[in-house]
This record gives sequence, structure tokens and C-alpha cells, in this order.
Amino acid sequence: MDNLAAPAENRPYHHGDLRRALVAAARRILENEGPAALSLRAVAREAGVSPAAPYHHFKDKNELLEAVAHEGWEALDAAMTKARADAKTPRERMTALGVGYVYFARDNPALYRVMYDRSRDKDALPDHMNKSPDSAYCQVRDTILERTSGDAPTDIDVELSTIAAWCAAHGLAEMSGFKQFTALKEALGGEEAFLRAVLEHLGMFARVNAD
Amino acid sequence: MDNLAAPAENRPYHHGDLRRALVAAARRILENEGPAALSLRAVAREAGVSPAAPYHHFKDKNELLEAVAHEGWEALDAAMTKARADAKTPRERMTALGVGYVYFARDNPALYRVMYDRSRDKDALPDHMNKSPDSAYCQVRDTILERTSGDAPTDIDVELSTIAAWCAAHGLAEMSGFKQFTALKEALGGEEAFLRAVLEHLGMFARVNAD
DNA sequence: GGCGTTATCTGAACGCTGTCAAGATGATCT
DNA sequence: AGATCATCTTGACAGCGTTCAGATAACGCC
Repeated sequence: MDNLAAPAENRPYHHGDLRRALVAAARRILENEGPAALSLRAVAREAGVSPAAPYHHFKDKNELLEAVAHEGWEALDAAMTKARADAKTPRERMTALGVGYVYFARDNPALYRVMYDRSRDKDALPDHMNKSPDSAYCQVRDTILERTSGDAPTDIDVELSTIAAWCAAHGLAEMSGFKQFTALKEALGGEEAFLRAVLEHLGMFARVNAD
Repeated sequence: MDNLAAPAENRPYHHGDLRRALVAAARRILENEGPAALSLRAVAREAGVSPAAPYHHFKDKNELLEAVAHEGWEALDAAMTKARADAKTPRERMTALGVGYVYFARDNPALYRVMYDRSRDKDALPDHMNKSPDSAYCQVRDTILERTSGDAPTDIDVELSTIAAWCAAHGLAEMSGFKQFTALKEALGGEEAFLRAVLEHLGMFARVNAD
């Protein structure tokens, strides 16, 4: 979340850790000026090196953006962990995951956009999603399992529930800021009430089994 | 869907209908070469005019893309109308809307991306969504109302249902092509079965009231 | 019909971009 | 100390969005 140190003045000829510095510079530009300003040359400028320097650490711009996206997914993993830790019951944890997901997207809009732009280009979520137990995906799956009672659900059921929840959260994350919804938000009592209402409506919290 | 005539050879100095031709050229490039190839200069080339010609019809590239997106939303309206017409019961209509929406995104991926990229920049869906009764949004709302029985739901309930369904469909549309889901798709019996399962799971068809 | 006005289109230019090849620099290893 | 090798810079290229002066022709008015 914060290897974002300012660019070093009086830098020696060899930077030392340019790769990390470039990713940090890219994230700084994303936060301060938005995705449109994120050119490879601007990143190099921000890091205080020449426009060609990044090519010694990344094959092309795309590869740099993938490193940025990777940090984004890790930050999302952390946000999900935190959201889950703050809630007491399984049901509350599920709610917290959904709301936390949307808040993450709202608070890091440019980063979130880079993350999904890369994913759409590859037609896949990052690989670690399926594997690392701390990944956001696995945390959603585990939280769904926590809430399961009675007969053990099939793997297919669990995966379906996880994917459905993820689609709902992503759709809401991309659209919850749209102006069309401001009236409804107020009618429901604010941003968070709106998010909870939509997520509840989508059955995110009432599936697989009971409470 | 098809004002996409080939570029006119031996064109006179004044084109006659360059504005329409430019939008058509842009859609042709989107379909054939994808969103990355959609430069203003490429559109002008495709239309057979100089790089500066578009500026007499559009303020900038963004305005051209908005015209393209506008045609995209109209095409989506038409797809929703068709999906609804092909189904008999209200419940089937709702299913058909969801599946049809995702298919539209799958069949016009570049166009769909332009549509939502513009929307995110404006933080709003197109204006006509709220107004024109043929708009995709109003068709979803009306189909939800069709299925309502018993006490009349409040406006808030209806709007919430509509938005929730839209978020679910959009999320699924953006992610259904991801490689992570291929195994589940096969396990469920193919693409459409997968889409139906996720949409059903999201309660898209079981809310507001009964059948 | 002829003429001026105006919309439309071209050509050339500017600064920006991503990328690459050739050369400068300096850390590391022997 | 000297050679090697990764790292960084300089300079270049094509392509981009955009602007501006000038060419072209359609249109309205006499």
C-alpha cells in the first residue's frame, strides 16, 4: 500500500531499485492524475530517469502495468482480510466483504481500472486468485463455506456462489458511482445502505444454505 | 446495426455525410481490429479523408467515441427488445434479458467496452436510459414489474431491483469470458447453462414478488 | 447567371507517445 | 587492475491527437 517514496534527487547513475521505484511512481501518478496521465514517459520522469530506462526492467508498458495491477490485487486481498476481521458473524463477514470490495474500488478507482483492464486483456483474473488462501477470491469462497450449514454443498455449488458474489460485487463497484443512482441512495439512507440493499437483493447473503 | 458501408472511392471533395461515415468507420475498426486500433487517424483513413477532417464534425476524439457508444446503446436496446419478444412468460422474459445482455457484450466486446468506458468517464449511464421506454433500462424495469403480483411494490423497490439486476448482468458480462470459469461452465453444461445458473443464483428472477 | 459567404476538407506542423539501437557508466568478479 | 555485464542515457523513428492556414465547392442572394 505504501512503497510510494518520493523520487530521489541526486540519484547516482545506477538507481539501485528502479523496478520498485517505477511501480511506485506509476501508482503515484494514478492517484494524483488519473489513468489518462499514466504514460511510460511520465512514469520515467516521475522516477527521475530517462524514457528508455524502464525497458531494462519491463519488456514494455504493458508489463509495467501488470506489475501495478499485481500490487492492486494484493491491496485488495488485504482489504478483504481487514473487512473480514472487523466482522463477527459469518453473515456480517459476507456483508463486510461485499461492501469492502466496493469501497476498495471507490477509494482506488484508477488502480481498480488498471487491474480489470489487464484482466480483460488476458481474459482472466490473476493466477494467484485460485491458489493463495489469502487471495480475495479464496476469502470470499471461505466465507461462503463458513455460512454453510446442513449438508455439505458440492464444489460446483460453492464455486458458483463465489463467482456469482464476485460478479455482483464487481458490477456494483463499477456502477455504484453513477449519477443515476444518487436519488435512490438518498432514499435508502446513504451510500452504505444503498450498497447493502443491492447486495442483499442479489442474494449474496442468502444462498448455499442458511445462517 | 449496419450503416457500415465500405469507404467510397473517387470521393468528391465534399463527402456529403462524413459524420455518419466516420462513426461507421469507427465501428468497422472496432469489430475488425479491436479497441486498441481505434485511433482518430485510423478512422479518418478508413473513411478515406485527411486526419483533420473529423474535427469539422466532432469536437475531439472523445466526442466521436460518444457517438459510437450511443449507437452501441441503441443496439443494446434492440437486443433487449428482441430477447423479450422471443420469450413467453414474464419469468422467461427476465431470464432472456439477462442472457441476452451477456450475449450482446460477448458478441460486441469492443463496442461494449467503448460504451462503458465513456459511461465511467461521465460517471453515468446515457441519459435516454431513464426516459425512453424502449431503452434497455426501462425494459428491465418493466419486465420486473410484469412479474410482480400481490401488493404493488414501491418505486424504491422497483428501482432497486432494476439496478441490482443491471449490476449483476454487467458484472457477469465483464467476467463470464474469464478462463477461470471454463471448468465450471463445462460442469454445468455449457455457456448458457452457466449464465442462467449465475443469474438465477443472484436472485435476478425471484425478487420483488412471485411468479 | 454571377458573386460572396460559409461549410467542408487538405497539408503541414506541434508536442506528445511507445519503442529501439548505440554508446556511456559503473558495480561486480577474477 | 582489468574485464564483464547490468544498468542508464542519448538520439532517433513512427504514430498519435490536435491546430491552423489555405484550398475547394456548395449555397443563398443580387
